[in-house]
Amino acid sequence: MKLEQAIQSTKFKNEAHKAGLNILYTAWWLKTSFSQALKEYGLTHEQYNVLRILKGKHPEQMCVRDIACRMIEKSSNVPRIVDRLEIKKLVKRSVSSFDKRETMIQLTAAGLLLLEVTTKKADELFDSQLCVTDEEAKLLNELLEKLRQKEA
Amino acid sequence: MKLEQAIQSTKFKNEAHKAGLNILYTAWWLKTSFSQALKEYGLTHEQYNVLRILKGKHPEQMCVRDIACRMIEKSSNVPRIVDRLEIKKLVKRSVSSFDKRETMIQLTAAGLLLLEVTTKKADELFDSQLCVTDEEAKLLNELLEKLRQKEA
DNA sequence: TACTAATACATGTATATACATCTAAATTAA
DNA sequence: TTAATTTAGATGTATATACATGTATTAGTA
Repeated sequence: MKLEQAIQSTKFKNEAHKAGLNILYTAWWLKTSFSQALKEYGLTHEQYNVLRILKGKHPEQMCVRDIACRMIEKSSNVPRIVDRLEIKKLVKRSVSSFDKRETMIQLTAAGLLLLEVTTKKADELFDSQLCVTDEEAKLLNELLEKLRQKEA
Repeated sequence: MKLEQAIQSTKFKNEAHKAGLNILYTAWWLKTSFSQALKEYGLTHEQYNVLRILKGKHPEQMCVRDIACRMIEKSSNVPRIVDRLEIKKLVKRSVSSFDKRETMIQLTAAGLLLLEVTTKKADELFDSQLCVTDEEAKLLNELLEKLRQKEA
């Protein structure tokens, strides 16, 4: 669907402005389809993201700060997301022995299992929903990184 | 900044998968800089979006449903955003005379004035932050719309 | 006309975002 | 070694997201 239809708007200040809105709209669409797919497993996409990050170090633990700096949305409140995962017994918390200020998080067996199932679903979704060739995706990545070049 | 640095992750399933994450990250970055710029005016980017939509019809009124279908994030709870704008006297509500179920929303003079100031700021931000040429932006728009072609 | 269904939007709930504040622990400086 | 600063993360608040439910009004049907 064209952006014009999606947000019922036809005039944009310029192409770059339109691209900004197009990125925001595409991100919303992606997040929505993704959340939809995770719903039957009782996970939100942020919870899934945290589980994925933990998997990267599994069976080692990670502290909250290390998880936070790997999140897509940097302003995510990781302690609170971990609260919800802990209630569902998908992760466990423990105090770091190196630095008692740090809380170490680790996937449980249940968390690892759920992650494997949902990762399969998530990957299938991405493969089937994102209609771009490998070259197009590469180009898209380059354009997005160029667009962000003034990033603080 | 490369996506790899931004989310401290180097291996992606494929280029399309990476593009998905890149879009999500870029959208977060955009939203954040945008919200930052609006902050000194006490507006959130959703509130700004509603004001902009209302401007499109001003001085006519719009019903909640018409605003909702123009929102970038379709799951936005428009009545609640309008609540906050109404408290700040930036819009006013009235019951439609055609259909008493409909709530009509209209910009106030204060809302229109604030919108003019913030629009200038927002446009400057987009122009200065989005580092793409007109051709690149056009290409980006085409790629995003191709990527979304399986949209429901 | 009365009954049913659909529509518009308000409202409730759980989670998340964005950001400020608080507490404990570690680091640095006096 | 104490005092001041920084850091980690828990917690509080306002707003938003995502979705379910409630209420009034309109439209459609028997």
